[in-house]
Amino acid sequence: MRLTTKGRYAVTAMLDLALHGVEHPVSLADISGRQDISLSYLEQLFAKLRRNNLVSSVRGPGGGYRLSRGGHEIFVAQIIDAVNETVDATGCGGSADCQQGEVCLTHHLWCDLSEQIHGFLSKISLSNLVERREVQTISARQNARSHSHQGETLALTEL
Amino acid sequence: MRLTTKGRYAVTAMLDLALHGVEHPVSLADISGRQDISLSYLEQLFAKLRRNNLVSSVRGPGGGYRLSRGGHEIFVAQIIDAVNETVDATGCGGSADCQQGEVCLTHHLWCDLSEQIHGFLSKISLSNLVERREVQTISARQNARSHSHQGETLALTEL
DNA sequence: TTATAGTTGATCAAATTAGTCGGTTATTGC
DNA sequence: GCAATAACCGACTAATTTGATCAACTATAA
Repeated sequence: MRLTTKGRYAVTAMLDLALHGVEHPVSLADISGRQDISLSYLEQLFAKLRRNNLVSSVRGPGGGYRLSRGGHEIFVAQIIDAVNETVDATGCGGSADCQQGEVCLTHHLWCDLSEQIHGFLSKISLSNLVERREVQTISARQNARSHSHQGETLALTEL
Repeated sequence: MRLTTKGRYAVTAMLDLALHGVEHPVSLADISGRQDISLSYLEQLFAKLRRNNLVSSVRGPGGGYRLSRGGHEIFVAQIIDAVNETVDATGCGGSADCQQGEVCLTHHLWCDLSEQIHGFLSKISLSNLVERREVQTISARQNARSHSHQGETLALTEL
């Protein structure tokens, strides 16, 4: 079981897409600016998201990424699976040969836990997240921030 | 959120204690033999388990470790917390300053997930595990194996 | 007094994570 | 056609974590 910045970044970036990519594709540079994730790192993550058919890309100026289907059809578990390979909590990857070809003492416990986590994250879609009030609030804050950043050069020349 | 061999080893070792340490303390060498965990590594893990008051130790010959309290009062979540520092799924460790002092877009999602995992593992005690049929079966297999390896010095003291 | 077994600390190889860099391809608008 | 844009790709790196080893020490039972 791995849940690190990698998976968190991926979900955050996908949520950013769901919030801003309704009409036109969103560039990784935009996501990078809003979510404070390194552009090069985003490229790596989106390569995997693309291979897993979660996003589609548009090249050239004005291009970027968009969700490959509606936000209500994309679930957090799928995003984490895409970048993390697995959300499995067992050591044997479910193959039940943890101790010299046989199951170890705690194998079933980790199976149950994996099922629990996966069940939880499989029920949460991007649309579910978008609808949440906190997400709306934070997103509004981020938009304000990125706008004020763009105007920063202007503000300086005014002084 | 980290759940790796470390946490799994710790829970497995504690379950071994619950199974074998009812009457007399169990040495790490015994656990190492039964569960295929390196002795030196077990020492590290048990140092943490001891600091967290999950086990008590008895030095000298015939010594070893025993559970610090009944198996029904020790929960899987406590064991993993003890060796892994945290079962938290957020990047900020719950302090809600993930993005330049403010909460990031997915903060609440990771909070919910943490709660979910912790809730699940907090309800499972060592006694719960001991009672499970698969655990009984696997334990019996392990005893058979270690007896055939070591002879029957243990069998006499157990009678 | 000797063997046992916990205790501590230093160290280490391998793996993984997070991130960088440089270059390439495709596409758009001028 | 050409320049700007932005996806795409692969190699590479630094830092961290994991899993493990080793050596030295202390307490204790027989």
